[in-house]
This record gives sequence, structure tokens and C-alpha cells, in this order.
Amino acid sequence: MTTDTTPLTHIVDDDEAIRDALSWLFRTRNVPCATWASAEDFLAAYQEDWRGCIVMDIRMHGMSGLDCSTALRQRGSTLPIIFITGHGDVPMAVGALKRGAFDFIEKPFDDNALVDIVQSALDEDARNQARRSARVDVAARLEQLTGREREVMGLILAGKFNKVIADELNISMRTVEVHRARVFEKMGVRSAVELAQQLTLAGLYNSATPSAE
Amino acid sequence: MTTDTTPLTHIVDDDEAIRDALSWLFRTRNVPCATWASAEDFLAAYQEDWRGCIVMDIRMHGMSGLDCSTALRQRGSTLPIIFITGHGDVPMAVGALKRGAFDFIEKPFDDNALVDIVQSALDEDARNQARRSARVDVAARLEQLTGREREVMGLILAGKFNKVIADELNISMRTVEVHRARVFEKMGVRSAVELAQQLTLAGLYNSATPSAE
DNA sequence: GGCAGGCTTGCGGTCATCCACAATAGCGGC
DNA sequence: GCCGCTATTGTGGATGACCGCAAGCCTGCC
Repeated sequence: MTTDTTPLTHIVDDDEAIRDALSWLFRTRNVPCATWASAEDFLAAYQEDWRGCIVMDIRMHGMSGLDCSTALRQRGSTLPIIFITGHGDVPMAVGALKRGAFDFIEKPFDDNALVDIVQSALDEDARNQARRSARVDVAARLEQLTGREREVMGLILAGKFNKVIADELNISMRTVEVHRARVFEKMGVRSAVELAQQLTLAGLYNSATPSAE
Repeated sequence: MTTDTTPLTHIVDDDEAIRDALSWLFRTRNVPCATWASAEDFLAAYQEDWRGCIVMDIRMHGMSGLDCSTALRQRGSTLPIIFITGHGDVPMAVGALKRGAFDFIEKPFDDNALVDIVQSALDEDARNQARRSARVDVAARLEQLTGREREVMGLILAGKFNKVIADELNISMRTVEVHRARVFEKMGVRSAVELAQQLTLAGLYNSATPSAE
């Protein structure tokens, strides 16, 4: 678990008046927040393990909000982004949402509505982080496996007996047993069932389960 | 597999001129389509196993497109819906997309762009159907299980030994073995590993896998 | 009352898994 | 050359999974 960061609502806007207004709004509602005067500033500071959400103007001097969101996604971020715009149109809103924005609202907006949206964005991020950390954890464990162990694991998940695995890899059953034990140990599970659940949940293993029938 | 229906693009609009125009457009592009003069007509005819997508005006006499989509979702439909509007605004578009609409475009629209959107909607539906049919299949198998069998299955997926299961249910090991065999048989798998994969993939089992550590 | 379906159990045997103990061998780095 | 890591194999035994055969009990339904 590398999560030591508190959820923060990041305000990204090149208009100081807006930053101050939003900042004040969130603080009075007990929503921790930080402000950034440009997309560039925010991107420069951004760390992978940040949690929370982003409230960002779509039109700014320099990098636009849309470009900023694209850059974030490329860096693997899943932080929910709420776009704010003064002169938005339908295609822009649709494009932003289809690219994964959390919401898209127009100025002037209702304070209460925005706070509600931010709250649900924070909730979504919390859910994402839970799934994500599970995936990262499993991925890290997979990294520790040696090549042979990975091979054996694949055959275990294909439901094959140690005997068959030994045959396919042209090694003895005993060796398979050793690899198998190491796989379980390194993956932190105590049975093939747990292994299957862990990998299937994390979506890190595409078993070619031969559907019966 | 109950899928015997061909993917159809359903045009729902109360303006006959639009219906004719869209219908002509799709036919000339080899996209099979059907037309409906109102949301009510469409809903009355709609069947669970329909595939394809929906191109619907958001503002119509009688039931609106948004209400129609809500009704469809309540009936379990996941058909991608593309909204078309003459006088849409940003909040309306955002609302529609956040409720699961596939796209939201304004009139006048570009023919080629619409056909492209419909194509990707059809693709998405095909993907959804694949996932869905797997889920439905597994759900049907789960239905066949008796209460006791479901209980035993839960404990198997929790990674417990037959001995422990027998203990917890206050029955003999032999009985557990019988149930276990029936579970595998009815679920169409040949091992606990396959069972775990199938259920985890279908998302129909929330294993309280005690994370090692 | 009889029949079907579900839940239960025992016996005995085969096959698979898991593990401790013990050992050989290649490879890259200090 | 020694060390650490990985891959390899063997023996033997404890434990668990799976199966065929056989059978008793209870409940709901015709």
C-alpha cells in the first residue's frame, strides 16, 4: 500500500478570482483542496499516488483543460475530472465526457450542486483506488515470479494436473510441485482457487478457459 | 444462447421526414434499421433479446427520449442509445451521457459522422452481448443448484477443505464430496479453479477472500 | 401408498496434492 | 573460486480430492 496521501480536490484555473471563490467554497464545506494557476503547473507537480479529484476550467491560457486531461490519462491517472466552462457547447461537453471526464458544468453554477458533484467524484476515486491497489499489488507479486514459475502458473490456471504439466514442460512432477509451491508462496495464496480468484479479479490473467460443452 | 436476432439500428423519431432520411442513410450504408414513430411504440415492441442500437430524438410528442431510455434501462436493456436533438443544451447532454447514453449529437449532423457513431455503438453492443450471455449462462446454472449445494460452493470458493466444510455444516465429509461433485457437474466445470474463474469473471460471486498478509 | 427429489452416510480404493529431507547443476557477480 | 539464484530430481509419507456401490430419511405431490 503506497497510499499515504489525503484526498484533495485540485482546483485548476488561470483566473485567480475563480480559484479563490472555489477554494473558499470547498474549505467552508470541509473539502480539502489545493489550487493551481495553470494546467502546466498542475502536471509538473502531479504524482501518481495523488487521490481526490480535479475541478478544472476547460479554457485556459496555455494548455487547455482537455489537453491536460489527456496528458493525465496518458500518465495512468484515473482522477475524476470535473470540467467547468464559461462558453461551452454540446460537442465539447460530449467529447469531454466520452473521454472519461467525470462531469461538465457551465458557469454560473450552483455552489451546492458543485459540492455534491465533487463529493461523488471523491467517492468514485475512493472506489477506483481500492480496485487499483488490488491490481497493483497482484502485479507486483507477478513480477517476483521467475519465468518457469509463470509458465507453471499458467498451466495450473488452465486446470491441468501436475502430472500433465510435467509432461508438457518435459520436467519431472517433483519439479512442478516445487514451482507450484513457490507460485503460491509468492502470490500470497494457499490454494489454486485463491490464485484464480485473485488473478481473475485483478483482470491480469486471460485464461483460455475451454467453456464446457 | 438465445441470440437469434440480427443487430438492428432502431430509429425513434416522431418526425416522419427525419425517419425517412435516417432510414435512407442507413440503408445506403448497409446498416439494417427499423423505424418507430414514438417512444411508446418502440417500448411496446421492444424485446429483451434485441441487439443493435438506438438513434432517438430526445424531444418528441408524448414520451421523451430521456424517459424512454430510463424505461429501457429499467427493463434491463443495455442497447447503446444515440440521442439526436435540435435544441439541446449542455446540461441535457451531460445528463444523458451520465445516465449511460452512448452519444449525443445535435442537428444538423454530418451523415458520415453519424454512421461512424452507429458503427461503434453496434460494436459496443456486440461486446456487451458477449459478456452478458456469459453472465446469463452462469446465472442459469446457479439457479439449478439446490440450497445445500450453494452453501457448499461458497465454502469451496472460500478455499476450505472438505473436512472443514463438513465441520461447519455439521455433516459428514462424504456428503460434502457428493455436493461438491454435483456443483461441478451442474456448473459445467471440472475443478474448483474453473469454478472460481467462471464465477469471478461473471461477477456473480463476491468472495470474501481473506487477503493473505 | 408410491414416487421423485433432495440430504444424508459409510466403505474402500485410486489419484493428486503438499511437504520435509537431501542433492546436483548452470550462471552471473564479487 | 565462492556465493546466491534458479532449475532440476528423488524418496517417502501424510493429507486431501474423487468415485463407485449401496442405502437410509424426509418432504411434497399424484
